[in-house]
Amino acid sequence: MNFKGKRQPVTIPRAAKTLRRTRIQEEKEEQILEAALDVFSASGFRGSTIDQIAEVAGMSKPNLLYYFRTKEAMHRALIDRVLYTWLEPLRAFDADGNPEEEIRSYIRRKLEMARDFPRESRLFANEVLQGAPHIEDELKGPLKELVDEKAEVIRAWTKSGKIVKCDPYHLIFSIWSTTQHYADFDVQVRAVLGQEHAGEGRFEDAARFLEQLFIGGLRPDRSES
Amino acid sequence: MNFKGKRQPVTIPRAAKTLRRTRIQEEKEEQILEAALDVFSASGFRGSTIDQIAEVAGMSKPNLLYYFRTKEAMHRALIDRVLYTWLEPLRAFDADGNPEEEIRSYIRRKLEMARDFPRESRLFANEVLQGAPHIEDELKGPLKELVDEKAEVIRAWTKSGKIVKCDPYHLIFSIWSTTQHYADFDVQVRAVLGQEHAGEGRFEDAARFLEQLFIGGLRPDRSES
DNA sequence: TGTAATGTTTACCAATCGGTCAAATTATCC
DNA sequence: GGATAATTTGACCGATTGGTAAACATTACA
Repeated sequence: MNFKGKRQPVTIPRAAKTLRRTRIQEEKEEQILEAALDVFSASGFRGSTIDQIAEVAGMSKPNLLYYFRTKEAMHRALIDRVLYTWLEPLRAFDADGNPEEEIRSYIRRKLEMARDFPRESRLFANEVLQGAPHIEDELKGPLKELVDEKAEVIRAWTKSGKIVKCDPYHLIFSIWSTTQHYADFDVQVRAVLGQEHAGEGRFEDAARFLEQLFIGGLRPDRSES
Repeated sequence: MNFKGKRQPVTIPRAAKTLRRTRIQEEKEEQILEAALDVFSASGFRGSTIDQIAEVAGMSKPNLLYYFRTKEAMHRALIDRVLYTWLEPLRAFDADGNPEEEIRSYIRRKLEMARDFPRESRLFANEVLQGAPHIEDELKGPLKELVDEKAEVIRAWTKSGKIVKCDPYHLIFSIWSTTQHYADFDVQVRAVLGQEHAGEGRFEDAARFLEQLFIGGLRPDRSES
């Protein structure tokens, strides 16, 4: 009989994928991560408390800590789950497609994500804004590699004259920032637009403006065409 | 003799402008706000502690609380001090100027601020990102009024055909987001650009790209000119 | 149906939080 | 130089923080 220490939480098996997880584990972890997304995205890591998350999740704090042993573990699980989805639009960027259409649909997809998944956007915004202490590796690794790859695609387009000659990295940054702005700075956008534009129509207006801006701004030079 | 309560902190007279402040008050409050900017901009309001600020400021916590009676008071003083400066570039937007040149210099000024005052940018970004609980009034009041005014200027430009017909509010949002991105998401920008572009040259590259994007994107339609 | 594993809860811990207090120190002004 | 006001500090407070211990309840499975 081994009485050393307390019973191990079930999240330990998570690492060893072969051990199967119970139905309750699936449900509760889902519940917790959903609540954690709510809280972390609204207050950042340091500003969030386990008690808040527990309350939103509708369970006791020790129960929550049974599934995720630390606050960091919860945050990490959340980041891991969300990061892949979040980069999906950029991954869909197609080298063989029509540049104008690719950029247009990338903008549209990013705007849809800002509208439909603002919490995910704010989760990353909070993290990056505060120095990305927990996702530095992801930024310098997978993210950079993906961007490098797509930047090469854009560079090829500029060289063949399909779009105007420009820095592909800053082009990507500008699409990120303009679209995510509508999730991350939502309250400011609402405040400035006022009640008369409070509806979801602002996303349509934003899409129209941004497509105009980027398509117009990237169209090959008149002098060369 | 009046022994009721402790002696009042000197920051009380701050409200009544007629009572003059001592040299020490000026210096210490400056020191504190400088430290507070460091800490608040890096961790947001909830994520920051008075102890952190006191340590950065190089004084004891009670001493700090002698000048600002609460954490909120410090944050408020900081917001008040920074907000005016922060909106200066937009205020400089001139209705009588040349549209192309006005937009170009607005972008440049905003980029310079992102480069030279990133903490101020992050202070607001943190605040807005977390729902703007402390600056809601400023957003709905002074900010909205200023933007409304400048949006009217831009609208006049679109109507007279000096720039392409577009939504002036979303134009302003897009300039804000693209420029502030280089302050707020600095670590991400650095991570993606990699060490080879780690120098301050990225601001020059960004300026070049953004001017190209906005000037190109806003140039009046070929079909109409 | 019994029992072992899994899941949940109450009570608690040390550390840190924002903030106070009174005493000690320093600056100011007559 | 002495009185007075302004400044600074160490000790402390109750509340909240992340996290633990162990008893208790439930579930899964033989």
